[in-house]
Amino acid sequence: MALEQDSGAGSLYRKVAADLREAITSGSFGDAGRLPAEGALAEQYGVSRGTVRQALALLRADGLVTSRRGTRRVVLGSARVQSFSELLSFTHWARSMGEEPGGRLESIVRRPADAAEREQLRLDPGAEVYAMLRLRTLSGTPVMVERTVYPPRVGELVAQLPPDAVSHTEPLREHGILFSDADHTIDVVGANADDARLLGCRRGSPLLREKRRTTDPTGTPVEWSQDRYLPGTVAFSIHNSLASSALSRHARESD
Amino acid sequence: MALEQDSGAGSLYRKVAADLREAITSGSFGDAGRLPAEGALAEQYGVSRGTVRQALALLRADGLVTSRRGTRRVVLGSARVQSFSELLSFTHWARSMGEEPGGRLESIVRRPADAAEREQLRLDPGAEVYAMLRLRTLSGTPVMVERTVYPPRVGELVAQLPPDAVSHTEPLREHGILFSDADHTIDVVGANADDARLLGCRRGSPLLREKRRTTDPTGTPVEWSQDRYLPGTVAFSIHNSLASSALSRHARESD
DNA sequence: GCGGCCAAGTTGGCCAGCCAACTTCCGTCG
DNA sequence: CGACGGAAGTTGGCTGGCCAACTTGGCCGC
Repeated sequence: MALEQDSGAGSLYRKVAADLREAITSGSFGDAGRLPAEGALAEQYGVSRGTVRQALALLRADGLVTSRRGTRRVVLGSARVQSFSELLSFTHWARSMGEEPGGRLESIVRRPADAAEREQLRLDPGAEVYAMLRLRTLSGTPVMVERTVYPPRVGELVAQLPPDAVSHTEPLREHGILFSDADHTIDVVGANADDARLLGCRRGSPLLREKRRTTDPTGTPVEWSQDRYLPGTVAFSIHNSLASSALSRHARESD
Repeated sequence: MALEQDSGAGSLYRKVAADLREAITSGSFGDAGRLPAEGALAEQYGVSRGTVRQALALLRADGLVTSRRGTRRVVLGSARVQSFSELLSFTHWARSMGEEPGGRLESIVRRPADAAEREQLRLDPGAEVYAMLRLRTLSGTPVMVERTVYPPRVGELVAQLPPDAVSHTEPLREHGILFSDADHTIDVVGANADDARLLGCRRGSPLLREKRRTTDPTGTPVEWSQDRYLPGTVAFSIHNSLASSALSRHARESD
């Protein structure tokens, strides 16, 4: 079995993981859902067993395979999204569903940060931030109101983007703003006047809210965002195990 | 530096991780939040660098430390809950907040499984299930309606529990029912008549819904549950990174 | 003083091997 | 025919080592 040269992201174990993920979702391993032994995989791929185990740990975290000492690993689910990038990027998520993402910038202003924003973004007193308000659409219909606060370093770049730019995370990545970690909080909140106007719902009607703080690899916050979704447009999905967890966002299924 | 003999869960790297987690949250490493080098930690604990790296991977997944090639690891946050057990067990979660969990069993019946239940629990046509309806309280006030469907093997055990049993997961664990993986879906739903009656809200008022399917280490489903929370009582919190993710549930903060 | 270059330090990644714990299966014995 | 026991297979865990990629800071030259 040969490795695709473009699969994975450089490191060997990621390539092996990507290849196994592909093999699993395409329905190989018809052997009652049993994976080959780690040693066998190592030989097939021409790598050490440790590398195979690194790859399998990724699949394990995504809930694709089980792992129990003494038995071969068992294939569980089959399809799970690339959780991290899809979770952060509305654009990426929408496209993976075959929907056409859109965005309408309502406003972006530079202003002094309030106490909560300073704490979230770890800014010094007196620091300023860029505050953005944006309506996001799927194939033309409004589904979400996004309120994002950026530290100046990032906000300056965002403010220079064209108002009709669909994706913000992609140009930011090209400017060296890397997203590495995110903390999310999900709850319900009533629509305020702005939400109601933009989303076309009544004031006070329930919205699914996701609050998110994202940091770069050094732990420096790069954005603090509050997204409010119309009910029925989105659901958040999490797989977690004794080992680790993976979060994803997907279209709400029909109950 | 010596390892606590009771910290961790058997394996060496878990002990190291537990010890480091303790050291981080207690505020050691005052050195501008810099962790010692992996090699130094390996020497301190008397283990190999690979074991230290396994331990640090756990902390990395929880968002406690960064990791960037070329630089020492940086301490990020300080406190994050033990996500898996707290997420699954209402009882465990409530107690960790200092609240007194309660449960009132409304009904538990054995009946034929419908198509959706058979698929979720991977049961054969004609199989039966145990369907449970339970109201859960925090310090006496109703906060959540729990609807759980068990396969017969598990349901028989649940049905024998006393109606006022606070925790179900703990006695199940003692009977050899192990929880290893869970898939969660979070969205908003309107209260139906039962929800409204039990929670004391109006019909149609929004509830935060968590659907959950839990499996044991072999991948066999052991429960399928639908929990509906009153708004404002709970929020779901997730940390995810390029490597992996950790989900937790917590009391909703004051906006 | 400033800029560039180089070396040391650090993490990412990979390998080969070893043993323990556990599961499964088969053959044997009662 | 069933129960028991042991061997083989498999994953969990740990070691020690090696090199590459990257960051940082200091030294040197200009």
